[in-house]
Amino acid sequence: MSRSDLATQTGLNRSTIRDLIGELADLGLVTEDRGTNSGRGRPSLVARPRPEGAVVLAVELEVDSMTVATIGLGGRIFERVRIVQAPPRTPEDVVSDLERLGTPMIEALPVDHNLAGVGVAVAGVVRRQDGFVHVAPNLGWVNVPLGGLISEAMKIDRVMMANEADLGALAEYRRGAAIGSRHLIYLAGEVGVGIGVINDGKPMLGTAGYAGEAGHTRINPSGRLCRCGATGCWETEVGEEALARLAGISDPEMRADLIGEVTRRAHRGDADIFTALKEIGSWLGVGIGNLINTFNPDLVIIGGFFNELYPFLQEPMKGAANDVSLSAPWESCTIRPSKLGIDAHLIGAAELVFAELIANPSGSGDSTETGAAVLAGNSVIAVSASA
Amino acid sequence: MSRSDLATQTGLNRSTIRDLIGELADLGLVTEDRGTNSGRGRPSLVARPRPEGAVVLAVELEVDSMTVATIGLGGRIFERVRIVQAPPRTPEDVVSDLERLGTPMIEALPVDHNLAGVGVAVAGVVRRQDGFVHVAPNLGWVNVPLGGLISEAMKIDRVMMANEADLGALAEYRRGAAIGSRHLIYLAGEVGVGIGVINDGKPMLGTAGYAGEAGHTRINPSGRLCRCGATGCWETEVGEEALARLAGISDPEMRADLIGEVTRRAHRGDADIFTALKEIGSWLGVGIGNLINTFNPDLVIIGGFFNELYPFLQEPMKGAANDVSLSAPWESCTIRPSKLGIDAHLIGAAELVFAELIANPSGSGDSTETGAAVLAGNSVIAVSASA
DNA sequence: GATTAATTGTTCTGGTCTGCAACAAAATTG
DNA sequence: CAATTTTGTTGCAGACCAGAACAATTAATC
Repeated sequence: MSRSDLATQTGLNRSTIRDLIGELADLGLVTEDRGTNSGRGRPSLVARPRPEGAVVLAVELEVDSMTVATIGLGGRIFERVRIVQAPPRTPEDVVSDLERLGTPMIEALPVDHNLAGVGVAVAGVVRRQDGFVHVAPNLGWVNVPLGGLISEAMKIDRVMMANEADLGALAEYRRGAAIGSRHLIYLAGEVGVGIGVINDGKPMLGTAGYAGEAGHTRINPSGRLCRCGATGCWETEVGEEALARLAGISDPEMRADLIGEVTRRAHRGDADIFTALKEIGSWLGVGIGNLINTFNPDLVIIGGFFNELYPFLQEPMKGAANDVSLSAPWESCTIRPSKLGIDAHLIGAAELVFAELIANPSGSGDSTETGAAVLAGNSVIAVSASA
Repeated sequence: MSRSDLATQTGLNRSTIRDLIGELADLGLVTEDRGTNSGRGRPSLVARPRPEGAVVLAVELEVDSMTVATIGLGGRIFERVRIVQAPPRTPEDVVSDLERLGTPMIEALPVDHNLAGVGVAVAGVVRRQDGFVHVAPNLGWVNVPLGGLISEAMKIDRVMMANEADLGALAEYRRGAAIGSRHLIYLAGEVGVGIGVINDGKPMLGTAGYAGEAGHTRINPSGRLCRCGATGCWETEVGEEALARLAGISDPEMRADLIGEVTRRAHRGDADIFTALKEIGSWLGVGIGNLINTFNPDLVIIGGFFNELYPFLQEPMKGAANDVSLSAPWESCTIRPSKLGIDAHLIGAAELVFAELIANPSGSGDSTETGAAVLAGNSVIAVSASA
């Protein structure tokens, strides 16, 4: 939460801040009230994001499930629904499911809400602005204009999309465990493993958006064959399949709830599970140590199923990461579990749309509005929302 | 070389460009002449950097040698001298050597020159602005205020310093094989191995400047003990020591000119050398493939001694990199040898000072001058100099 | 309780940066 | 030589933002 003066610590002048906040207030994106104030002097106004001011229909697409939520500015989740569907699913399946789930959720929003758009998190390589899916290996999709399909079906103009790891990083950076950090790595682990990197406060996407495919760095030349065709990839050592194999869980029913089953066994004190988790954690740490050496982040956020198993993975992971990384980068880095947990990717998808909205608040390209972009760039919105 | 209109392709207006170029011309940093012009219409003025307008005393500090050069704006090398000194060398040794070599070089410059400062390339972790050396493992230095010592001894205010790999990246980006690229990795290999990364046109330094220590990523868990204390680091597989070991070169004299000796043997067709180089190249490729997956660069520049041996390393390196990297990032990436070769780090050291100079052309913090900063940010200087 | 000090919102002014449009200059084309 | 094309030059206007002065509102002090 930020009184307008603390907002001045963006380096901008009080008078400038006033204009910008006023502009955003006119658009219904923020509200100002007198906060509970202590200390002398005229009490400052506190600007808070108005969740109804901008709502995003956020979608997370996973191999065998889809999660849909309505998320308001500031990270407020109005409603969330998850459905499980057996793969393979076509783009048409996804669009019709989204229409079926999303429409009533939008109708259930407060009457004075303002729908900002749709944000989608996908494990794959996508074009952000319009949601063109280049490759989504887990879904078996190639070159699918999913954004266009959604936009057409739901009659919503702004449909944006990004890689789930990048969105996890964005979400934790704006609303989660990484607020205040400027150089962070978010580790997303489900079936595959990927990272989202924020470098100097900005997402690192690479030349074509493929950056962060760290799951396929070769970490163990004498390792197993990866589904990517290479040998010894990080994700073959630490991904869900490695966990299932090491834990000896092959029964399809148990496999369907792998993390739950592993957690239960671990809580029972199953020795084999601890061995398996130690192995996973240790390889996890090697990869993280490599990343710490390479990126020198101040923060590594552990997301995905690694987050759910964090208490069991923590020790071997940190041990191995410490072994691998040089002392200087290691000492300037903290490893911390995700704060947003399973909502991270959804919240990131919403933030993606919010960022676009705030960069261009009133329709298209009024240069009058660039002040608000500055404001967003300096993350006053995020700051003011962090309370 | 850029006529002012082509400079407009920085997105700025002709009138704006005019002002900025004029400002830089007043400062003596650029000259304008009518270039040889074809095509109809009024002939455009061509802005070229004026080398004498800003000269940097560039220094490269290596384990057993020091190179000093005077480099003018635009990358012109006026003079270059390299001396070989047996380690260990103290900061005082370095400063007195620099004074001895640098002073006559500065005196030999054109009378109308303008000395912009000193730029130093070091294998280690340093603070850029003032050249404080946190750690320089190869020199055995810890917490040495080298910048201050140089500044004091030579009576030069602006002394800047950076990691040699970061400077190699900067140099190739501005004046070498990476002009036009926005996401590149420069691989520096001597005794140690490090990378310099430019992400979206800006250097990636990490939270404390340690980013790029890729030489100490664990790439082979069953590998050898590294001098960093860990096992299986990339640089134990591909660094100079690995080369000497694999090539069976232990004789101290031959070892002193390792690269020359290896090159001679390779040209003789020595089969053992080819085996060694294939091994090095292959491990080199694994590491590069990992980096391509992680960063999705559009360019990887091979520098250091890998550049000198590039013809022999190229094939196994590219083969392994292709094996390791996913098809999408691999296909959007080119691997190319350094263009600046042994001058890369020196030119980078000069560019470091130029960048500071252009960001703040006339002394300290006249906001009137921020236009020139924009110009530099858009690398018009670099563009205009690329001819 | 009145005064003083401190802090912040508000308003106005002015400066800087930069794009736009109109015009002038200098080349090529026919 | 006229028409066309391209580019340099100039003046103007608008956006952005800082600074100063003032008003508002609270806490501290006597």
